[in-house]
Amino acid sequence: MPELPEVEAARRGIAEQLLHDEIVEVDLRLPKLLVASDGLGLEQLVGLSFSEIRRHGKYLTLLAGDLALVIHLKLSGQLVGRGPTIPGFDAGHPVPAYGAELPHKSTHLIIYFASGSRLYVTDIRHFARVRLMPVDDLDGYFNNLRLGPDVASSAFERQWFHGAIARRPQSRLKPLLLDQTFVSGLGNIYVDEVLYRARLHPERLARTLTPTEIDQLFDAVGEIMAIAIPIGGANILNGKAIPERGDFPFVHGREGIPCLRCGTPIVKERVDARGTYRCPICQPVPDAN
DNA sequence: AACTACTCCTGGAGGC
DNA sequence: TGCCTCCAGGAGTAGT
Repeated sequence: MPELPEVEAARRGIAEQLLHDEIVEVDLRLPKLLVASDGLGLEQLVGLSFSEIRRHGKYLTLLAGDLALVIHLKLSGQLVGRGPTIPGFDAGHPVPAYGAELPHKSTHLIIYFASGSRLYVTDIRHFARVRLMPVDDLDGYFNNLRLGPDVASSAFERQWFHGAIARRPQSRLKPLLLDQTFVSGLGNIYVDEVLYRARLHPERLARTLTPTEIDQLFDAVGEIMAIAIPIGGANILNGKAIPERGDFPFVHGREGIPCLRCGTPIVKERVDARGTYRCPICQPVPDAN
C-alpha cells in the first residue's frame, strides 16, 4: 500500500512534471473521492495551475491559487502522470487488472493540463480521498490531525525519539509506529521492515527498550527510508516491478521464506488485526513484561 | 482523554 | 472451469 516512500514518489513526480501547467479540465468520476469545503468544487481549479506540492507523512498537499487539494491514497490509491512532453510517473498502488491503459474502471479523477499532461487518481478499493479547501484552512486541518514528525524529515530527530518513546511506555512497538500522531509516514509494510531491521519484536512494550535498542529502532527507520525512497517504494516504479530492488522488502510478505540473516523461515502473525511478518529468531518473543 | 469497534471497498486467492 | 466465500487494511468516527 502507499506509505511514505510511495507518496514521496508521487510528490516528486508532480513537483518535477506537473507544476505551473494550467489546469484546463477536471473529470471527477467517483464523486465520493472528493470531500469539498462548502461552496467549493473542482471546476474552480480550471484556469489555475499547481504552484507547490508538499508532503507530510502520507498526506500530499497541492496548492493552486487560494485553493488546496489534500490527497490521501489510503490502502490502494495511485497517482499517475502522463503527457506528451513529460517522462510520466506511477506512484502508489498499481491496478494490475487493467494494465497500462488509462483511464480505466478504477480511475476516479483526471486532471487535464494545458500541455497535454494528465494526472490520474486511481484506487481499486475506493478508500482514497481528495479534499478541496481554502488554503487558509490548511493549518487548521493539519493541526486537527495532530500528525507526528515525518520520518523522512529533519523533525524526526534522535533525542526527540528517545523522549517520545519514554512518553508511551505501555505501547507495543508496532501499533505505536503505525500511529500517525506518534510518527508520520509508516504503514504496515514499513513498520515490519523497520522492526525486522532493528531486530525488535512487534509487541515489545516501549518501556522495555534499552537506550541502545531505541537507537537501533531510530536508525532502522532512517535506513529503511533511505532504501525505499530512491526506488519509489516497495510496489512499483514506472508501472512495473523493480528488478533492481533486490530483496526489498526484506521481511514483509515473505512468510515461510528463509530470513536473510539467519535462514529461519519468516512467520506471519496478527497484531491488532494487521498481517505482521517477523523472523522468530532475530525478533524473539519478549519475556513477560 | 484514551481506549476499542466499526466502517468503507473490491480484486484476488482459496475451497470444492 | 466456475461459483462461492473470505481476506487485505488507513484512518475517520462513534461508542465506551
